[in-house]
Amino acid sequence: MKTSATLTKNQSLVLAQLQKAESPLTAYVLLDRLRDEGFRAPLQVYRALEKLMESGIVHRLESINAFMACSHDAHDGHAHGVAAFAICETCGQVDEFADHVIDDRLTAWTKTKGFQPHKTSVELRGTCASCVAV
Amino acid sequence: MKTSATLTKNQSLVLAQLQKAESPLTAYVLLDRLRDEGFRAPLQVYRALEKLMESGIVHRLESINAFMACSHDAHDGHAHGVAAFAICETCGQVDEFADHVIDDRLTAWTKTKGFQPHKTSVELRGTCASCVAV
DNA sequence: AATTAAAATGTAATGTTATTACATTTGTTG
DNA sequence: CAACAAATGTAATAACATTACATTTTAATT
Repeated sequence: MKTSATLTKNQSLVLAQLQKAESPLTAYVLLDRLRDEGFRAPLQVYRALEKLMESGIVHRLESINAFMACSHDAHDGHAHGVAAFAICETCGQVDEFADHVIDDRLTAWTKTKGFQPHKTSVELRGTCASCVAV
Repeated sequence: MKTSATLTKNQSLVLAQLQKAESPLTAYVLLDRLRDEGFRAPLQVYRALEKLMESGIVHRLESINAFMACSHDAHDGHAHGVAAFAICETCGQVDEFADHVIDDRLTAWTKTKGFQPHKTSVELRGTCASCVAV
């Protein structure tokens, strides 16, 4: 995990948007929301996201092509294990959690198989408790 | 899990391509490979894939936007638990496996939280043993 | 302060993945 | 065979992401 350096202007702008959003945002929604800040092209968003993800400050949700700020405290350098995401398809909210047992099982599998993981994703799409109730 | 019905022509064609492929294929690669069979538009591929995925015969790899035939035996109706995929970014090969402990942990989490999962994905991207060796 | 190398940024164009809309055909059931 | 449901064909467009290239900013060094 790369230790967090100071963020550049574009990175800060993108992160701020993600942090104040209630749900993950797509790159193009981020672009729209940053027009007033001078953003003009997708690449400005994608480049910022890339750096933020390297630092572990931002997660990409593969199954919905969207991005969200890491919900864990910053003091640990975002150095938790594999993050799992429960994505509500109704309200869009995401619950980020870490399960060390899952982590251990995946690590055991990779060790056994000699597979060197580079990026791991665990994503549940479904309906959250609040939305089930409605 | 829906029990497998007879496949339509397009579904059979798409499945056949996936089964003889060594790696997952994107929808557009499938389209190209099925031109000779009369395929003309992406939708023909996407519609077939949708049905095949409903039956659990085909998996979608979220992290690489590609599709592969389920590597498990057909006799169980593809009714295993959550499938995990180890995707080699070098050679493209994918190892599909099921880990009931991971399954149990995810189920426990969803029960506790009242989250109703609809689709779950566990994907590892990295380098497989053969490619690490090279 | 000037030099310079690395990082970040701006912009346009293009590539890739997926869906909407609508017309037609095929298959199944009463 | 009538009527409905499922599957198919086709075109257009939407949504997501990258390549290429020019320019500016930043930070380190002299």
